[in-house]
Amino acid sequence: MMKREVKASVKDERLVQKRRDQMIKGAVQLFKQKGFHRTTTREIAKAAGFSIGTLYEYIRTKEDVLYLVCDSIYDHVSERLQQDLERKQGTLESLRQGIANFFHVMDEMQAEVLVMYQEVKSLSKDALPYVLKKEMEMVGMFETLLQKCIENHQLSLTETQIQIIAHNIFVQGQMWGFRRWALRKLYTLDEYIELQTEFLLAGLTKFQPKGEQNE
Amino acid sequence: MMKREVKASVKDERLVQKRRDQMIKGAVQLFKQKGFHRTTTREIAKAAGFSIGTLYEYIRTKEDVLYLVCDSIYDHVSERLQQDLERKQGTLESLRQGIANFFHVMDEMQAEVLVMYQEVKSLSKDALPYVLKKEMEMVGMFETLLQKCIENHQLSLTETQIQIIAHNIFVQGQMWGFRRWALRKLYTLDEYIELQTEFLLAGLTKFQPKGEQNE
Amino acid sequence: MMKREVKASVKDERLVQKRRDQMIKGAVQLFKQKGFHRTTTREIAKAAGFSIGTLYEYIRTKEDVLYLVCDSIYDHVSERLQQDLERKQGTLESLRQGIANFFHVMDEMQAEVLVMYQEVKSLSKDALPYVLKKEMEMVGMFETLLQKCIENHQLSLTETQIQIIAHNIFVQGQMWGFRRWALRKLYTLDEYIELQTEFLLAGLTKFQPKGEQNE
Amino acid sequence: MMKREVKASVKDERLVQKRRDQMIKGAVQLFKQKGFHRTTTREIAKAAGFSIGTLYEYIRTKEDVLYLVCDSIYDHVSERLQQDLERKQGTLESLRQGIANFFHVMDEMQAEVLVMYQEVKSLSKDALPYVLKKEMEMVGMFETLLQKCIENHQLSLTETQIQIIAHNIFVQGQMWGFRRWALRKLYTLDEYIELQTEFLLAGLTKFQPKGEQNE
DNA sequence: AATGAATGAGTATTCATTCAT
DNA sequence: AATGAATGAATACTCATTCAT
Repeated sequence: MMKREVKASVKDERLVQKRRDQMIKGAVQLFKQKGFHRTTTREIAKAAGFSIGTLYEYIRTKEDVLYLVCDSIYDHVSERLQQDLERKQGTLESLRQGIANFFHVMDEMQAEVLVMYQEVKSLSKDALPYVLKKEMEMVGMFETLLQKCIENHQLSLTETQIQIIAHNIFVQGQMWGFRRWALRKLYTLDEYIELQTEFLLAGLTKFQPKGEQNE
Repeated sequence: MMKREVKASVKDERLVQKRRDQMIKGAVQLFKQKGFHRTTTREIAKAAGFSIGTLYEYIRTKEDVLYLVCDSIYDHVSERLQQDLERKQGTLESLRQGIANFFHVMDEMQAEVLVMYQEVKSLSKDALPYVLKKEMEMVGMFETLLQKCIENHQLSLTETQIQIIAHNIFVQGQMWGFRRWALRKLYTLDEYIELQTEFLLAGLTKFQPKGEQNE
Repeated sequence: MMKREVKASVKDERLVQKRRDQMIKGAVQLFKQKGFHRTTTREIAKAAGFSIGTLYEYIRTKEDVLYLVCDSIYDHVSERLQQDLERKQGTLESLRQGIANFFHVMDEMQAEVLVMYQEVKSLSKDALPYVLKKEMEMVGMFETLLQKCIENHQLSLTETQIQIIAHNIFVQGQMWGFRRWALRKLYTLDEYIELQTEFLLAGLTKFQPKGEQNE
Repeated sequence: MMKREVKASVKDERLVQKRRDQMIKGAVQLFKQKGFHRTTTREIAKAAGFSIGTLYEYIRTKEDVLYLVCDSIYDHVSERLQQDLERKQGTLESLRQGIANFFHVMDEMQAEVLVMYQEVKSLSKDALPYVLKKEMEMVGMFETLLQKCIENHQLSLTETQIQIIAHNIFVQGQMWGFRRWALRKLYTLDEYIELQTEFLLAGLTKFQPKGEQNE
């Protein structure tokens, strides 16, 4: 997908990438602790390992940092999920794996994802669409996963059902990230994955019009 | 539940309540539009219909306003849900009704709920627990609803299953509020409720160890 | 003339006037020494005797201070000149007096006038017209003075001649303010006034179409 | 006149001159539009066609650019005026020509002259005298022109009168540049020249102690 | 000689909070 | 109880200047 351009004064593309990586890394840590608004640009520069002047050689406004952070988080998550899509597919087992994988990513990147969800609103009307589009793409990955199962006659679902289930998987993954504080008292991550997957598949197969559900 | 005390200089309790209601009403509108951080205390005072000096007669810090707003939103939602709990219960039909009702509330209060979720992090370590507790209470309502069904032999679930399902219902409700921008393109609210409930009940009844699922 | 409004947060008009007077007084001193651009808003606030926060209760931007300063200078000069217009008129003697008076004002307010001329360019497109209009008004005063002499048959000039002479008087007055560094080495203020007036009247009377010039 | 030295790191004198010419050309354009303070060194470098690093090989500080610009403007104007001095002289006609010529130069270089007058104050105490000296030289040219007329018995003036008239010519020329916004509404440049010259000569000849004025 | 990345002091402006009236 | 003027710490962003390559 075409990215929103964040203008840098520095020309050397490789350097821009390097400095921005430093910047994002530092910013995520800070945003986790204090949120976007309570983090100052000087803190970001310092955490990134360079001066405030240098920071502004690579961005135009503080909001650019937020956009860069959001963009990078999505890229990380997407990349991880993409791998699942490329493996053996169309089996309920691969669906289970995909879900489990996603939940694990959400657990690992909990802080980042939390940051993103609480700060996207601070993105300008300009940057927001790019971020939302990315999110749709991720939901799309689960739709594809389900589609493959249908093509492989493991499931039988309408288009509408596919969409809502993909959404649900996505949201339940985020839920672990968001509400870990509550859920952890009840389950470990693996128990949570087990339960959610089981419940999901229970519903899924129950959805099916006719008899031959597997298992 | 015992509320966290927000200190006021003014003694007249009735007046305090009245002024705070004005304050919350104004603040919610502003937070919806610009978020907590971009809203100034002067704007809040103005929207509430009094001066900045007066505002500070009823709160200690800006964050108090946020707490008051969050608290008030929960109260509204809770109140609405409470009504369902008091009606005829223990039937799957009443569960359906409870879910539908919750989703409708989430739709109506979408902006408020969104505000709350994006700003809770800004609450001090002091206020946060009170808000999270409220949230647990709301999940608890769905647990109760499910419990009633079990007692009434309409469902058969383990404690663990009850908890996760209550969480799921709660999160799916919020999901409509949060992700309405995406979901609306696919479904109306009623279609969404219908789909989610059907899917939920499908899974729910499939969960049941043995035969006699109703319907 | 209708003034350009400079918005203040403070309502009490009397207080606004008082604070702005303090502000202008301080700012003029600073602008004299270091110019508009090299003067910081904090310095202006300090020189005015209040805090930076208070400064911004009475203006919107730094440029507002410059506008206020320019406006105030014109008001001072205009007021002084206005007095001449109201005295006995229509004689060459009153014209001489008016010129002398203006040159004296320019000498006294040399610093202020210098400030104004070197900084007007920094005024936004918004404020500039108001300042230029004031200047035209001042030139207009000399036109009136000349007109009176004509009506009184002391002079005989075309409209075009009136205009250019009024301009010349005005500019020669400013010239003393601007170029005092050079002129002072040659003449005292009174000598300068004497010379310029004599030369002016020499030309003026020479302009006259017919014979009987005075002297 | 000995120029104030502006230190360059580069040794090749020819190159220094070339680069500085580029620099001045670019800077004048920028100063016209935005003034000295609002123009950045990067913009100057870019307008000159080289990098910020290179800029600083040819100057020490930003103020050096301003000095160079002022110096160059004076050189241009002086050069143009010098030509008049070398032609047939001592006649009132040549004086008229000299004035007209100067006014035309002021019209053509209006922007540059305006820049200079509004920014000289920004020159350090170090550079200012050099610029003021140049100005005195230009006034001196008119004194010479008048002197020639006296030697040629076309005029009869005291030293003091010569000085003030030279000043007046100079200032009236600048006046056209400075106040063109107002004067243009009343006269074309040629009308203005005609009027001012006529008026000047009227006064001039009136100054004369006794009879034999020409024309 | 030329480049342009790095620096950080400097600046206008905002805004939560206080307090005298 | 209500007001709103005063405060000043805090903060995003700029830009002249340096220096390693």
